[in-house]
Amino acid sequence: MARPSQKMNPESQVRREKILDAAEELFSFHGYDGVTLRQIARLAGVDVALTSYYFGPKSDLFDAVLHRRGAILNEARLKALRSAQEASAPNAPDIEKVVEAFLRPLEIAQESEDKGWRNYCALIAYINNSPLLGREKMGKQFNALVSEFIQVMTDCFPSACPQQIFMCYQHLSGALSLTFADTGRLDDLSNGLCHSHDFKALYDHMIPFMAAGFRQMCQPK
Amino acid sequence: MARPSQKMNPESQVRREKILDAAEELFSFHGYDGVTLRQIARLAGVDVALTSYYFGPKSDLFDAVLHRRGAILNEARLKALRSAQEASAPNAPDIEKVVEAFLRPLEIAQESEDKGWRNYCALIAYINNSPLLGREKMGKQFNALVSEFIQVMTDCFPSACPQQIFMCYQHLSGALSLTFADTGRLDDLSNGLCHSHDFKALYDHMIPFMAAGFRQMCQPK
DNA sequence: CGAATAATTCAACATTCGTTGAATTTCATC
DNA sequence: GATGAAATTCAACGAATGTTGAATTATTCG
Repeated sequence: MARPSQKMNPESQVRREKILDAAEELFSFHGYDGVTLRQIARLAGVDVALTSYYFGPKSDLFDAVLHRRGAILNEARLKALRSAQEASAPNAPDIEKVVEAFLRPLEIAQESEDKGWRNYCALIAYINNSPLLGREKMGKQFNALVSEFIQVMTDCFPSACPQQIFMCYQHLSGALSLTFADTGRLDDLSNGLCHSHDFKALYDHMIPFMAAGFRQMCQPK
Repeated sequence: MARPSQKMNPESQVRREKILDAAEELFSFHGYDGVTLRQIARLAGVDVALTSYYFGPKSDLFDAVLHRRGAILNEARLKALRSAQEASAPNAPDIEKVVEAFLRPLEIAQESEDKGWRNYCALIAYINNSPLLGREKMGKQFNALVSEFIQVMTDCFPSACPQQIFMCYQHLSGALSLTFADTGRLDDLSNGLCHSHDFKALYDHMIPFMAAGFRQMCQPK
């Protein structure tokens, strides 16, 4: 019933990660309620009881999945933001550079060889669009980072009214989520011309697309 | 076990709709697996067995929820598209008008007094971002309509390469989904300055925002 | 009214769920 | 090699799941 987190048998540490990987994959496809602890344990190759032993109740396992990569991403994205700021100091950076700092670390994650990143991102898409989970889980994990970005975006458009910035960000966040989800729907609609797993193409497209939207709504005419 | 659809007792017809309303509301909040038939029956005020009697298995009830309002929306949006085309004939309409025809019927639905429309839209957001359901369910319900829109968008930018149009549409679809979801997260990020249930403000913002994105990516410089 | 059909209720089914306490094995340290 | 703690397995719990067949009530129609 204990829940060790440090000083673990290295083989146990591996098992812990396998449980997180399995949970991440299954949750991202079927949502929280669509997955059973027994499915997770089977995919991870461990006994069911081990999931409770390491992570406690199912809800805590879910949160552990979110936190594992969320912390890493927040650090990378904040670093990218600071770099963009420094590159243009003392002026505010171009909005393209800010959007790029916001998005590019995510592209890198999704293009990574570790397929877990793609599952994690799909899970974020599911949560961000959930009326039940979106507000709380996204807030806890990303509010600090997002507020930093919105502050810099505000610096880019000193005369814009704040509501414009917030709504622009909302649209950016929504488009990003659908890229995260990677449902294959883009493949169908385009008859195979585009692919929802071609992350590089989608991010390359999203950055100038979103920057133009920001300018349209926040730039004095 | 029969599943009547016409020639029903009018009171039974009411009960049928109540089941659909309850299912719509609960599915939109908790997803497909997060809802039990017993919860739906309780909220609808009917016996559990009635859900199976009218709709068959749970998965068919889910599909019935999707189809009920989907058919209505498709008709309204196609009509709006044709109006935009006629208003500018023989030229292609402005991209703003096309985006507006795509979105405005949804705003009307979400602002409707029938709260069921908001639940339905939130359900669509959930499905659109689901790696499991997005491709099939969204395709079956909306592919015909979306293809019409993309055709007209292509007419707006005769020299654009098709991939640009498809990716622009994908971003529009993603942003729209997050507006559908109405999670309240926008309220938090903006410290109460904006509200995710202020649909009019969000659609008014989204239309020029997206139009600018389309122009940026599809318009010859 | 009476017979046939539709609508609804009731009870139960086999499964599966998350969780836990006890039993067992593994491992590090003396 | 014995001792104690950590790690893992096993078995089982009560509760809840979707679905169905039989029983009951309501409605329609001759």
